[in-house]
Amino acid sequence: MEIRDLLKQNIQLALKELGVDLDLNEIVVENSKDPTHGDYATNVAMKLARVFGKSPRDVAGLIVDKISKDQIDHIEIAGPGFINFYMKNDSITGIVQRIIKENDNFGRSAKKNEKVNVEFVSANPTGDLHVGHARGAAIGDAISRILDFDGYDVTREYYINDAGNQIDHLGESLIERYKEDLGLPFNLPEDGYHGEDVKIIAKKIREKYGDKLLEKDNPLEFFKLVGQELELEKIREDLKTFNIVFDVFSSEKAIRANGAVEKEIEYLKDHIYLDGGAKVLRTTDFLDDKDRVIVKSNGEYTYFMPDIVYHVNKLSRGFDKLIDVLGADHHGYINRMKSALMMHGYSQDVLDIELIQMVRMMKDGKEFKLSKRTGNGYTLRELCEDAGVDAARYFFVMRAASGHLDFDLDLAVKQSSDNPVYYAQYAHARLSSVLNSASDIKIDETGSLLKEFSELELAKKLASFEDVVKIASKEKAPYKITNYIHELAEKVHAFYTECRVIDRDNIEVTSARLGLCLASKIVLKNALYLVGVSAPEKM
RNA sequence: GCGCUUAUAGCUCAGCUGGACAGAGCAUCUCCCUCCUAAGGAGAGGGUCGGACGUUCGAAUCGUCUUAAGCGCGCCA
Repeated sequence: MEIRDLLKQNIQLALKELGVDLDLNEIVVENSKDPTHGDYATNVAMKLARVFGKSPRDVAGLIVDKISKDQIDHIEIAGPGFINFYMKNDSITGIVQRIIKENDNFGRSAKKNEKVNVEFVSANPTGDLHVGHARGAAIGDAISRILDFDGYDVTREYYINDAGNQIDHLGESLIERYKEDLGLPFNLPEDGYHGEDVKIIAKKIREKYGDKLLEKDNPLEFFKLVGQELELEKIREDLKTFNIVFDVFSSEKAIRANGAVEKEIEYLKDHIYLDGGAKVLRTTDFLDDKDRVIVKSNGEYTYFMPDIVYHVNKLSRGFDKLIDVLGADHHGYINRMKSALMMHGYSQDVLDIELIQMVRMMKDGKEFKLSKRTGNGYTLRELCEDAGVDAARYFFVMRAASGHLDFDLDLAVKQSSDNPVYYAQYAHARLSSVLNSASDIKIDETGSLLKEFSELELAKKLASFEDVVKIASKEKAPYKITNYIHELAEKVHAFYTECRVIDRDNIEVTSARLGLCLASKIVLKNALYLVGVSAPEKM
């Protein structure tokens, strides 16, 4: 058990003796920021001052008298009524043994038997992924990894909008580019895709399927289908280089098949009214501030309609929870979709929409938007080439998703300490290097000889990993992990500088420190894994 | 006009759901390699937490008002 949980339990027991029942999660025990405040501290005495009708310091005194002092060296009452715990070294360094034993699984929670579907990226297969998609991809995948680590059963899903206008535009544009490639007169549609990438795809289609495609019965359908396949293949490849693999690709077309949309409309009929020939869903009965058209007066569906079907479809596949990672411009969409799901009797919490704010690409202190090569937007592929996958993924998740992100390309490329990715990876490489240099020395896994300040600080940081994972999971906040990685790397570097590990004249201390190195290396690696960043042995 | 989001050091951001002097990293300055990776460490300066009022023993954190910025408010997707 983690020390903080142990302290909480002890406090709970002490309070019980004093006649106060308090839930465990109401008891806050925090890592003291300041070493002069002990290792851990709690504010319960101040919280309960009124209940006891005494001053916070007096209440603290009562609690301290009753508390079990097993692993505690001594306790101080400080400031307005904080209780500061000074732990015995053993109770702090004992974590080393557990980490080494659990290894890759340290920090992982037991299976919860809850199925979560995380939908992200879901870009239309009409062009390359750009940096906006890339941030969504990095965050969506990191959330998936964190939830998985926290014991959820996670499915990563990509929704392909292959039935909408966008695909029509793609097909039309491809036909024109195909004509161009054949040397025929061509005329790009105004709302088509004018970029170079479409030209390339058209060329590919011609190479693969020949010059007679325009003579087909329905060339548009053919170009739509083949074009989309090729675009999707490209997207999949790009995501793979970005270290992201989806479990499921769902197609809008497939979901619309077999009258699923019509059935859904029938199901929702009590919530639908007609307005000038259009069918409108009364979402205002639930969370929305406005009713939404689902079938236009010309009989076509709005985007919203098949999307309802899609979300219901996801839930019908047995997921307990859906998470959508979407661009921040979708926030009007949240209450709309939740309302529709509530019409099915689901709780509004069954769907969790994580909004991702814009990314601004910065170079030389100035924003840039375009790719140098194609004249289109800057793509994920180029970003991977320019910044590297590790740096890109780290940068995308290191800020709260709800905030705008300035991606400093100069910094991401820089191989120095200013670059947070290298700072963390370097810590890992250093530990590896030490362990390699001392591979002949037996490692003491008990942690019992550790006593230096920087050793204890590092051990405490290691112990808090499990908690950090839980919080990051609960809040769907991968940036909590990168913050932790940075703090842990700091403690590692401080330990490395203060404590020489390998000392052949003192094998006992050496092997104890090697144990700490190994434990730190494991935790650093596990944490980096959660955000999809590699942990190099050498740099 | 209504709604959502954001506002913390010169810059980019944390702040553990109300606690002990507001923290990092860049940038600036000073020190530290006879020794496991100096891609590192130690230290200094820098803040009326956008503003005002309120709740509280206690507010960057909660509430109201206000200012500024971004986004959303289609029978678009």
